Amino acid sequence: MFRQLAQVIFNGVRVPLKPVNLLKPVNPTIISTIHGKIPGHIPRQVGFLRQYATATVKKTKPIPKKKPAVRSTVKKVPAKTTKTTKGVKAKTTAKGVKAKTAKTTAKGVKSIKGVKSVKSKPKVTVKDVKKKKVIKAAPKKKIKAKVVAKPKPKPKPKIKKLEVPKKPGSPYVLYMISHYREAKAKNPNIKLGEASKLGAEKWSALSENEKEIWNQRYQEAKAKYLIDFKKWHESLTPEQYLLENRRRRLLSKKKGKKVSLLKDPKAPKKPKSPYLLFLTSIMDDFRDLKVTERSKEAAKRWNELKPEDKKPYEELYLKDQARYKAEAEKYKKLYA
DNA sequence: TGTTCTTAGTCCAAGTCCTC
DNA sequence: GAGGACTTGGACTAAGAACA
Repeated sequence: MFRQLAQVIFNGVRVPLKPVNLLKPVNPTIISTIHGKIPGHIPRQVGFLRQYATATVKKTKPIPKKKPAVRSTVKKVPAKTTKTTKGVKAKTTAKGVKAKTAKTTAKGVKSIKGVKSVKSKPKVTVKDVKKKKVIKAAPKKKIKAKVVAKPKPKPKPKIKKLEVPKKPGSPYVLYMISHYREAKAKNPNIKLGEASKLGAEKWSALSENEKEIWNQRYQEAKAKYLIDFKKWHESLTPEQYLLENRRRRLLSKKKGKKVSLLKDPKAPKKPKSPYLLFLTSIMDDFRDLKVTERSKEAAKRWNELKPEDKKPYEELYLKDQARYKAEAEKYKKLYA
């Protein structure tokens, strides 16, 4: 980012920009909270991502561990391929539970069948045969159910994180980067914390005109970022938005914290509901009220409306909905 | 993890519709 | 069915950079 910024500056490209009041008063509570909370937020995020990554890996490991009940048969079956052992396991356990003699052969299905045929030879009465059938049939069913319940190897598609263009740092951040490099050139042993303190002192000592230079640099970097960001959005397909948002939702769940979704600027704007249309129309009446009070009052008014009074908003909504459907169709066709 | 300040994003509060 | 989008603006908070 700094290189990009440096390029913009050294190429002498200047964009006419609005002056910004840098001496705007800042809420002291914000400063106090920021001072205490900013350090380490980036590492924390990185740390989380690491945890997330390891968590996904861990999930794949326990699957083979969930087979303790068939240990003996597994050991006996040549463990060259897992697929074949699984198949054999199912059959050996199904028939091998009762016929413990099958253990001696330990070759799998064929050997167990042989055991079965040997057992059938000494049959004398029909009753005995029936009893045996009944006894044999019961465990078969149970084991079959177990086999069905066994975890199937689920493909775990890993959603790649989209590389989002990085936002430029604030004028202060740009100044600090420059200051840090200068300080490092003068004193290679200087620590970041020390350089930051010195930089902050120097920053506060800067005149308004000097700060304005940094502000202009920021505006230039920001302008470039906005162009890059727009190009980046234009290069994305709806599927990429879908995948990225899936990944972000997953991240939200893991993190237990809301992660904003990626919005497609090319996608058609969703229709406003009748209530939202009403809310927009009456907002001017509540300019003096607080946001929360305004919402409550608007909801109260909406609920007090008669069905015939709600009709105009509902009609507007239907029109907007038709617009949305038409635009959505066009949008889909564009990427079909 | 340490330091700094600014900017941009999120939250609140309501009800309804839409998407996943 | 859960949760996001939509509206509003003030209050609050996270992210942005440097790197050992």
